[in-house]
This record gives sequence, structure tokens and C-alpha cells, in this order.
Amino acid sequence: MAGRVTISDIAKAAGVSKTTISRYLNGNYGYMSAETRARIEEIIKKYNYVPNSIARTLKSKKSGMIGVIVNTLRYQVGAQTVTGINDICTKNGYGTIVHCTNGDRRAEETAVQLCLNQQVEGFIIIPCENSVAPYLEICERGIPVVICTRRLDDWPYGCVYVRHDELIQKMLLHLKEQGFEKVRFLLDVHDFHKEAMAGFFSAASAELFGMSREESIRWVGRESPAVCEALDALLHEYPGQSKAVMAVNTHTLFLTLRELERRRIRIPHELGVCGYDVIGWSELVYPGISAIRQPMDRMGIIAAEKMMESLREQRPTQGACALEGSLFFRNSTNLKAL
Amino acid sequence: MAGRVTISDIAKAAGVSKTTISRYLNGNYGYMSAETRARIEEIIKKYNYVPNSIARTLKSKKSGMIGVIVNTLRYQVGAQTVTGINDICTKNGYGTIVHCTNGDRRAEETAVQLCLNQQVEGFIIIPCENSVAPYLEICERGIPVVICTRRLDDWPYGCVYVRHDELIQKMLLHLKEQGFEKVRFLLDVHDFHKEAMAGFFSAASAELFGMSREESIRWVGRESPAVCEALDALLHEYPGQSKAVMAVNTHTLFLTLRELERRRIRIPHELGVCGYDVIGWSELVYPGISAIRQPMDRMGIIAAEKMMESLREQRPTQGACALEGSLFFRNSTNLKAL
DNA sequence: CTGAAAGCGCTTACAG
DNA sequence: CTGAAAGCGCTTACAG
Repeated sequence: MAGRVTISDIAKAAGVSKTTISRYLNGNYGYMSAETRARIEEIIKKYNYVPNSIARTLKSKKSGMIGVIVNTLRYQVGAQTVTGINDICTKNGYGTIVHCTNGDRRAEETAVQLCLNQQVEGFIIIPCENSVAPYLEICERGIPVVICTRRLDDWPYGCVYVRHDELIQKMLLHLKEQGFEKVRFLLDVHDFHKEAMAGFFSAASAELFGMSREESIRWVGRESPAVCEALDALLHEYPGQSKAVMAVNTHTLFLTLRELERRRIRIPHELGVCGYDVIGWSELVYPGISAIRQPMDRMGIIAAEKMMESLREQRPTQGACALEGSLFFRNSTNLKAL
Repeated sequence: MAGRVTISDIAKAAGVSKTTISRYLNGNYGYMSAETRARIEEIIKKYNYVPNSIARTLKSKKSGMIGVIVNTLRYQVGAQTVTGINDICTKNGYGTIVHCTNGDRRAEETAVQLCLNQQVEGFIIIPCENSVAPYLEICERGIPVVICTRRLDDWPYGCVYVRHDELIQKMLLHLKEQGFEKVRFLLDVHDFHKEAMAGFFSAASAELFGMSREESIRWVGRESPAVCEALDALLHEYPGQSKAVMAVNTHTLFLTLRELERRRIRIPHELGVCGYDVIGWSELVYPGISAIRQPMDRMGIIAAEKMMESLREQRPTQGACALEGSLFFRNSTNLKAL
């Protein structure tokens, strides 16, 4: 029956008013005799009383909850970010309400509304689209927002992101140095920041390989067939030129490697391969797959810490934090050593 | 200002009482003239009114939230399960409050309390330990619970689990048939059901390989060194006999393969390798790694569906659902073909 | 078909 | 140092 004890029961048992109990609960000991305080403490222990946080929230508008809105938890990127967020929030006495948007702007809108309605005290969002308007609106209500894994233009508040532009640029430079003549980027339509990634890649490939965006980018989904088709096409294009493919996330990289293995394509002779890999398996696949790794758990941790800070100091979130990713060059793009 | 409109504002604007608005909100149209209903609908649209769910929860004790308690989201097993749960809950208009326990019973206890305090309407739990007592207590309060990825003894309510006993048994049978003479299981101390898994493995290896539990089981963590030591030891044991190692989860399998690659151990000649792999990368690692795959997303989906059913019909959850995993025999355990 | 009133379990001016 | 009272935004007997 622990859950049924209310502040009135405690007040009665302690022989004081609800007001005094409430003050005790909120740590306002200043206005309280030591005896009263001790008595209340004892009674609360005895009755195993836990204040009802819903009632508290209704009155105070503070729920102790953070709204976390991500694309999906299905893949490591989102899951690890949320893990980091969860750890920090829990440590600070906050709970999280997690919603997945699957990249759908309307689902994101709904998720925000639901969280708002639950009186969340802050939002950590991996956004679907580029417009900052909806997030600014939240901030205007006085609710802090941290944007995660992206850097949005015109976003004056806190955000954490990875320098994908640099990572992609460096990977392409490496491919160029290794003597590759054409590159292609396999993008996932469901990805967090497909557009931004496409932009980085096409810019770098235009500069280094003289390729147009139409040449260098292909959109594939989470499903195998699209990846297979894209690879089939690439293998037949640019005859006589050395080509490389880059996969935008771990899953796409997996599908790519599986298809190349099925076709017995020799890597890197017939096709160079590289991509993002959060997990590390690419290291173990023959002949060793060159990969970009992003520190997803740190991203969540830093985002949540920014949120905690903002809540503590009662101000909007602030500061853009750029995280470094890591590059691993392995034999899958090593044309020169052969 | 959308969030600030209350039921009183709407009542005033519509020229009716709060009672009537409330009835409208809860779909009790039976006691309402068509005109009134239409007017209210219009006003609500106009003001963009959304009822405050905290106030609703306080009064009705129904929060529209499900408490989800898992070990961790860091690895695919938990993350995919939660993805499935999230999808189903969202589809049915429920939100989720996710807590990670990291396998700590006290953290689990705290998480349950926090959820209870948020008036969650049900729990989906991947439990830390074997005792059902704490979960039965929740049920006695009338709050439905689904236990996930485990089958607990004496648990009379709903649960979803994978038949690990069968999967492990079949894998060991396969190893036996392939001529392996000794087997060893690398277990993760942080795993969901380490004890149960250890039990299955030691039972099967006692029967098939005549090994004691002490011989067949090793506890390793999520960190590399413990795995390396365990492998080093195994490679020096049983000289002249063919040995195989099995990894309890994807991450442990990864660490195992990385270490074997570093040591240039020939698989399966010097050591047979198999393990759990939720992602599928093991297929791509030379010479093709035998693996067990469990349908984690389905697990979450089924668990959540059981919960929705129970909520709809206002009864405890029911039924144990055993999911089939899949076995993939590849060259890493193929001693005979060589 | 509709509404006044009490109450869910807290917090917080206000008064003493 | 302490408490009575109002109120957060809803729901729900009860009465008409």
C-alpha cells in the first residue's frame, strides 16, 4: 500500500500541516524547528512515503522529465546516443520520455506535442529536417532544447555534432591519393542528415574528382535490393577506371559488403570500399574495411550535460560542441600497396 | 500560447460547463445534443486546445504511459527490443518511459518506483534477476507486467522469450558432430540472463562433451582484456584436442574474433568459433562465422502487443510466447569439410 | 441533455 | 517557525 500514502496522511501522523510537510519535501528547512524536521523524517520513513510526482507536476509545471526525440533506436547511432542521454539524466534525477520519428516530420511534431503535454522540462532532439522554426518555438516557451548530431543554420542555442564535412573530405582525399578515379556515396533515405551528408560528399567529390552531384550520390534505403542495384550499376559504369564506394552508415556498409561478397568482387581491385561503422566489425571483414567512426555515446552524454547545465542555471542551452570522429584506413581502399 | 488554453477557457467560449467539455473529451457523446457537440468541436479546433494530460492523470490515475525497463540500450539486443515496443505503443497512443538498469537490481527497483510514481499503466521489463517477487507485487496493484527475453519460474502472467536452451543445444550438437572435443562459453557478466544461459550451456556440454560447468564456462566483461585472457587460456588447454569457443552476444563475439585475428589463429583448425550475432556481420568475417540469431524486434513487438491487449481488456497480461531463433552453420565450425 | 461541486495530491502566496 | 486556503486542470458522482 506504499503508493497510496499521501501528504495528508503524513501531515496527520506527524501532527503538522500539509504546508510544513511540503516544505520539508522541498528542502525548505530554514523555516522549521529541528524537532519538527526530525519527526517528519521519521514518519516519512515509517510510512514509506513517496510524494506523487504527477500532483507535483500539475502544480509546479516541473515534471522531472526530459523529452528525447530521435530518428530510430533500431541502429547503433540512435541507440548509443540515447544510452548516453539516459545515463546522464538518470544520474541527475531526471527521467526520459523517448519518441522515435523514423525521420517523419509529422511524427516529430506529434512527439513534441506529447512531450510538451507531459510537461517535460527540456528537449534533446535529433531533428528530421533543417528548419529551426519548430525548435525555436519550443525555446520561446522557456523550455530548453539541445540539438544533437546536427548543426543547424541559425540555431543560437546548444547543439552537439560531428564534423562530417571534415571526415568525408579526408576520406575522399585518401581515396584520391590512393589513385581512385571515381567515387560514389550510398545514402540512406532514412538517415538523420541525409541532405547535409549528401552536400558534404558532393562538394568534396566535385572538387577532388570533378564529379557532379548526380554522378556521385545514390539514394538507397534500409533494404537490400536498392543497395544491390546501386552496386550493380556502379560496377558497370566508368569501365577501365578505378572506383570506390562509400556507405553512409553501418547498415548500408553491411549490405554493401554482403553484396560484394556474393558477387565475389575483389576489394579494392575491382571496387574500393569504405563507410561509416559505429560498431567496428568492418575491421574484421576481409581485406579490412576503411571506416569512419563517430563517438555516439559521447554525443549523447554531452547533449545531456548541456541540458542539465541549462536546467540548473535556468537559462537556454548554449554552445555548439563539435566532436571529432576517427578515420581508419585499411586495405579496402589501399590501391597503392597492391 | 496554444499550451495555455484550459478546459475552463473552452467551456466559457462554448457557453457550456466544464463537465460537458470533459464529457466531449472523453467521447461521452451520448449525453449531449448534436449542436452542443458540434460547437465544442469547433471551439476546440479554433483554440487549438489540447487537454493537459498531467491533470488528467492526477484525477484518473491513467497516464497513457508504459514503463520500459531494460538492461542497456548500448547493444542491439536491448535497442531493437525497445524499438519494437516503442512502435507498438506509439501506434496505440501510449508513450514510453525507458529506464536502463545496467543489470543492477537496485537500479531496477528505483526505476520501477519512478515509473509507478509517474502512474505508468503497465510495465515491460527485461529483468535483472530470477526472483519474480518484485514483479508480482506490481501485478498485485493491478498494474499489468510483461516479462521480456526471459522465462521466469513461477511467473503466471505474460512473457516473451527465445528458446535459448534449444538453440544452444543444437549448436553444441553441431559442434559435436563436426568432431570438436571441447567447448567453452564466454559469458558477459552484464548480460540479461547470464545465469540461465550458463545453465543451458553447461547442461548441454556436460551431456555432449562430458565437461563440468567449471570447465565449460568463463565469465568475461564488455572489455577486451578479459576476453583475450580467456582465449589465451583456452588455446593452451587440452593440447591435441580440437576446441571451439562460443560467445554469448554480438559484442563478445566481436572481441573474440578481433583477438583471434590479431593472433592469426586459423579458424576452425586451431579453434572453432560461434556465437550470438543480432546484426549479421559474422557472415562476412572469414571464414564465415557460425551464429545464432534472435528476433529481437519481434520480441519487443509481441511484448507490447500483449500489453496493449491486457490494457484493452482490463486484465493482467497472459501467455508465454516462445520465439524461435535461427541457426547459421558456417565454416568457422566446419571441421569435417577440411 | 446539462451543470455545480467536490476532489485527485501537491505547492505557494499570505497571514500570523 | 507554522498553517489555512486557494488553486494547478482535469473527472465524476450527484442532482436536476
